[in-house]
Amino acid sequence: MFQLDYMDHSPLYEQIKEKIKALIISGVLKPNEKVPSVRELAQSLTINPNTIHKAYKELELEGYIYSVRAKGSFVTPINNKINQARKDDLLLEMEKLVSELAYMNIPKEQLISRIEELYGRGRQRNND
Amino acid sequence: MFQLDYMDHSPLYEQIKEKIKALIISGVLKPNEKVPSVRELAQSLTINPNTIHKAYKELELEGYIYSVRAKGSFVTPINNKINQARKDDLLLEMEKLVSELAYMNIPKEQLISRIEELYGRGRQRNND
DNA sequence: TTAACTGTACTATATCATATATAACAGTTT
DNA sequence: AAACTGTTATATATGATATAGTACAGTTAA
Repeated sequence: MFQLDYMDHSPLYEQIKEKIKALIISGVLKPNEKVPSVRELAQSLTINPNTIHKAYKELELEGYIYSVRAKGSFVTPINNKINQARKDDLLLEMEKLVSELAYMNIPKEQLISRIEELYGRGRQRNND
Repeated sequence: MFQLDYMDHSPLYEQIKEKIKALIISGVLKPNEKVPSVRELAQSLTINPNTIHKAYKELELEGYIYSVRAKGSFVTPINNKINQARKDDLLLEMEKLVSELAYMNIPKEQLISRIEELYGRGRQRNND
């Protein structure tokens, strides 16, 4: 499914979170699709199942997946209403980033055209 | 100068980095202006000088301040050429953020208008 | 010159986060 | 029944974080 980057010094469970999140955002993992089981992913990455579980638990808290006991974990269908706190966090984080990029004299046109591109990609969005 | 947020669970030295960086980016701290000494800031925040030093050391690595032995630490004047790696990091981080916001159906116009505002603020930038 | 200030560099210690190993429980599926 | 799910728990090891304390080297002002 993906590999861990051993040059990355962030915690394993954080890396796993980011990888799964990226697969969801990019549309590789579809809404309600099953993600690998805790033990299966642990085995394929050669790490401890508890570490996978920690990553999944946080992904669930942030609204990216939902887990059903004895069944598995699945991609949460998008819903505009939930997770307002998460949205606020992301927007705040983006404001800090943009302030920093502005401070470094990165032309704002560069940022805006990049945004247009990124929004252009996955236009087929739904609200299940 | 500023206070630490004890609801924030990130390491103290990270918080200090963020606070100082914010003061520099917002223009409160001007180029070549002195930042508090290691011991002075440690005392005013009631934390260990070693922790301040770690924060300053990283701020120096990232190019925000420079330290002169026996004199103090000072805000680095902006230079478009240095710190290309840092810029690349920030741009990559922004792309991840924007992808996530797009996935959450945040209208891109909202992001763009926010960027315009943030760029509008500190237009008086120089290249010393 | 002295005293007080700077950044920097150590050692030692305590605590918490991270990751592992291992085991078990409860429910589902075939 | 067997094999799979998520979940929970204990124990253990390691590294990051933070503190306390001391010291060195250079600067600045009295």
